[in-house]
Amino acid sequence: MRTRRALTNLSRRERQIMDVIYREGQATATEVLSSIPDPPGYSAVRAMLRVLENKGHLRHVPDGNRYVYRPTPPRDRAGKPALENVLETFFDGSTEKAVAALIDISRAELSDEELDRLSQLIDNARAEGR
Amino acid sequence: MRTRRALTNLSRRERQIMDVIYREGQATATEVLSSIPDPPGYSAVRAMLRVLENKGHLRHVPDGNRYVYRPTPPRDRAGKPALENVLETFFDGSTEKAVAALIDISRAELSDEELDRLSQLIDNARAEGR
DNA sequence: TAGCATGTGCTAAAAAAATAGCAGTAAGAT
DNA sequence: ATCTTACTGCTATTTTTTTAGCACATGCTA
Repeated sequence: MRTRRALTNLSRRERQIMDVIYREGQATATEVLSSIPDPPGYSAVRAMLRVLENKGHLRHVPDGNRYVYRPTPPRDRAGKPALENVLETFFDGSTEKAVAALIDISRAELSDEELDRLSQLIDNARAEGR
Repeated sequence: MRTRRALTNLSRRERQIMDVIYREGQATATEVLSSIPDPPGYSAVRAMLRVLENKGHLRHVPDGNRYVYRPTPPRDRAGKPALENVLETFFDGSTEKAVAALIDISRAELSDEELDRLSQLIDNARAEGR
């Protein structure tokens, strides 16, 4: 059956909802509602959660009397393709450009420790590369 | 009067089209058509290009007898928010996690020179940080 | 000139997405 | 027991998206 390019195939609201759920890890209908910019009604959100579940993007677990939704493809599996897409679309597929932008985005908050760890990552890649 | 969260507010097709145009830098209707997965008809594409232009996301320039479309917010201005969104949504806002994923994605293609430049980027950030 | 290929603008229609609102269930408070 | 609150399931309707197709323009070729 389905599941083509999961990410690129979602409608606007569906994408917004998936984003919220990935961001939070999990969420109830009410939580989703309150995290959506320019939000629709409550039942609209519920309806779409159901749709997303039917399409296989979400699953829910009852928690007390409400449902808690989680993404079906776990965060790390979904994150890489998303990142890859941005990389290709906006950065020519250049890791260097993308890393530069990342550093630029978070420059202010980067501690020395974090910078050290970043250097470490690169050194590791170098080591493995040969 | 408009332009709220440009990126998050596009419909599915609109987003696909914007992606293509950012990826290529510019494109004609025909080019867009041929780069869209699971593509619609030609006139559908043209119609949407017109819509996107009305919304202010694109502009066109005549080239011979056809139109070449370019994004209104230039690539670098659009790329950062897109990256930021992925960062928040899938990587907890952690630069480190995101960089790790980036390296992982392109590990195979990373030359020694590129790795050097990456190290350089980080050293620069360190230098500026103090 | 006539015919064809390749464009565009526009409008009407089909299809998909988004939403509202009713009906029902469960639990706690009165 | 009844009321209230906080949910869910579902269907019908509205709105937006997506699409096809006609009409017109331009340039090239026979």
